[in-house]
Amino acid sequence: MSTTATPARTEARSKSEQAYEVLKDRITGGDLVAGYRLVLSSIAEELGFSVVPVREAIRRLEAEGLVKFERNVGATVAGVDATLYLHTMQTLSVIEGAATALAAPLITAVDIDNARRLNAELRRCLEEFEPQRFTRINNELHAILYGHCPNPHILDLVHRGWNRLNAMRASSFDLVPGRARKSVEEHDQLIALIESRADVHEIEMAARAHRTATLNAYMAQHQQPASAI
Amino acid sequence: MSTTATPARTEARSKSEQAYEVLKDRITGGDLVAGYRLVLSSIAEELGFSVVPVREAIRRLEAEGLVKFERNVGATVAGVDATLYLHTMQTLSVIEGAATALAAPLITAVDIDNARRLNAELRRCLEEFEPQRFTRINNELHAILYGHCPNPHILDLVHRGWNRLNAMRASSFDLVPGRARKSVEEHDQLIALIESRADVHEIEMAARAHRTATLNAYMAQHQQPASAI
DNA sequence: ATGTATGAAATCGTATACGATTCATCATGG
DNA sequence: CCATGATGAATCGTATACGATTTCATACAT
Repeated sequence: MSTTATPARTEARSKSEQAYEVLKDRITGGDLVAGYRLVLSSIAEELGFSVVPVREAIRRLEAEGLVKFERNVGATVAGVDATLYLHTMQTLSVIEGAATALAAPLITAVDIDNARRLNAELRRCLEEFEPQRFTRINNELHAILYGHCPNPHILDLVHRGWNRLNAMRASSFDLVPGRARKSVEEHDQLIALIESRADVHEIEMAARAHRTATLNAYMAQHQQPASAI
Repeated sequence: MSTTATPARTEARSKSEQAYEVLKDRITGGDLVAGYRLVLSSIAEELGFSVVPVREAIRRLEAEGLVKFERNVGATVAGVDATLYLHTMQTLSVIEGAATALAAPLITAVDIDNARRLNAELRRCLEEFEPQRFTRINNELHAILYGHCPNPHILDLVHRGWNRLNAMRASSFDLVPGRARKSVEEHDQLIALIESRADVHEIEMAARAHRTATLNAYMAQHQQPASAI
């Protein structure tokens, strides 16, 4: 109710947050190409806000690395070169590995079930070639695996990492040929590992390797050396 | 030149940044106790700025977790309970471990020398009981060890972690009795490991364990179970 | 023709002003 | 005596206005 109606009523979310959401969606949605220049006044006018909340929104996006901000010059959508992609993936491999390991002992049978179901969905997406859907389901699957991580900081970092990654995927870092199928197999192994209450360290390394493998596949395709960790 | 003179000349740093620095220093310096209420108008008046840059500074501090911000209510210096300390240490153990491992292959003989020198300093601080100085030198030592990490994201996260940690130390999470001495010994081992170009994974685990050990010492003293990773 | 200086336009940075929200206080009725 | 509602102060949220800085185009000198 009253999602956009009754302007008199407070919108619950401040305009800063609204602006933040809108811009974030546009960037992660791929509507704004990398390097696109974000002009405060233009955005403010378009949204019907003043520049102040827009400014704050942009600073938040800067803190998350989605836009690059230069003093007295302006903000541009963060360009994603191969290096940035590498760094983001590498960071996420570490963080998500830790998160998954910390979450593993707290996972429930229901979670395992759901994870398996989603992985089956992924297989279907493969066969019917639905990359968009694949990405979405993939997100959900991993969210289940690391979701119980009891450390909110780490959880937050994982979310930020995924955000950035999604923003990049949109700008065409999408797929490496055979990777998706292999990825699904690794999911099976990872799930089995978690279900069997394996050593947390082993789980951490498996989760990390899962992401590193995607990274390596990408790097291999673009013929660059990948520093191992 | 003209660091504070010539008001016509631009101060190089914007007022937002200045406000950010001042507040951050006060919090990490322990001048502002946890729970202290940060009122925009008061701070603005004190610094001679308007509220707008102060507001932005506080939002930045919020993003780093140093202050808690509640809409239409205000900001307070983030309270540090044992749980928060645990989570921060745990996060940092993961991140700093990875950073140190990634930096290890790029370290130079000079770095190793400096690290050893600083560790000797730490020993001296121990004997003459200078906890303040110990903390500072300890920061420097670790900064050398992870400094060459080629992944700027990870490096950034390490810095944020140290910041938060310093802020907490100030509010008396300082010392666990025998821990400092053991810590110095672990530094020796870690440095030796890095010097010998050991396996990066081994280095990562050593660096992580080094921090986890401090955490465990703290938890043991405060009789709480520490979930292992 | 090219490099440099000058000016104007675009954009950000901050101050001030006012509206909106929250919270505490106090009066009033049960 | 306690619960409840109204009133006011304190504070945040945002709009508007203006100054500061950067950038780009243009004209001039070499």
